[in-house]
Amino acid sequence: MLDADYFDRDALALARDLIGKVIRHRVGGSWLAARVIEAEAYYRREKGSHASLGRTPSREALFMPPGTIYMYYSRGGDSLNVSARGAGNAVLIKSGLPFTDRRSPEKNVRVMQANNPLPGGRERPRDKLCSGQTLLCRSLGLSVAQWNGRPFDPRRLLIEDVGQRPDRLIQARRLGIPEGRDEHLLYRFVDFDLARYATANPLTRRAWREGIEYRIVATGRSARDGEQQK
DNA sequence: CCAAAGATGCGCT
DNA sequence: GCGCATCTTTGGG
Repeated sequence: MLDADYFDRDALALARDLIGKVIRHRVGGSWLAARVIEAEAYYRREKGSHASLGRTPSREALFMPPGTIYMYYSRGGDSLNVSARGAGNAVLIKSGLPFTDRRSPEKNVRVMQANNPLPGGRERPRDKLCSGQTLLCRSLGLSVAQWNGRPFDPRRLLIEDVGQRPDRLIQARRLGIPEGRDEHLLYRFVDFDLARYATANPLTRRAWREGIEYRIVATGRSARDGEQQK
């Protein structure tokens, strides 16, 4: 499991590095799991972040040590974040894909489907179970009440490196940031090959121009993150 | 009160 | 597959 030292790094670098990692949550003896395919960085110093709105009890987790879970409720669902280096900085987990292995067998996906049915009560398609920040939390059974302000716990909730690495990433604007709130910052990362399962794919949005609203970055040696136009 | 780091269904192409 | 209206429910001004 990734420990507090792992999370003690710059939020943008952390958001990028989390793509491909696996979140596991144990619910009644079953480890529900999802591979992260999309994440966003938020800094206290910019206006898109919750931390920039001020330090309140419900946002306290953002100011706690790196690796602290920050969950909040908005628009009908809970969202999962992890604090990063620097008080008020964090990464939002935006979407994932159900992940299976020996520890999280296929039958656990059916638990996730039971957790997160379509509004009509029918089964949600497997690949859409975690295609959104609140959908991911619902499928994995993660709630504000249970996890906000707490650290990861190897017995119940953890993030793990299973050796999966994206070949390429889309680095794009964050979603849902109103105009004037630093919406131009390219603080969102999506696994290029799995982008069709993410929240919204800039490659399918014709109004999004490469080099402005998004860019393609190779992982590995040439993957210079971070600084882009202000 | 109401905006908020969303999700969905519907009508159109 | 897209854009847009409409539903969501709570924390905080």
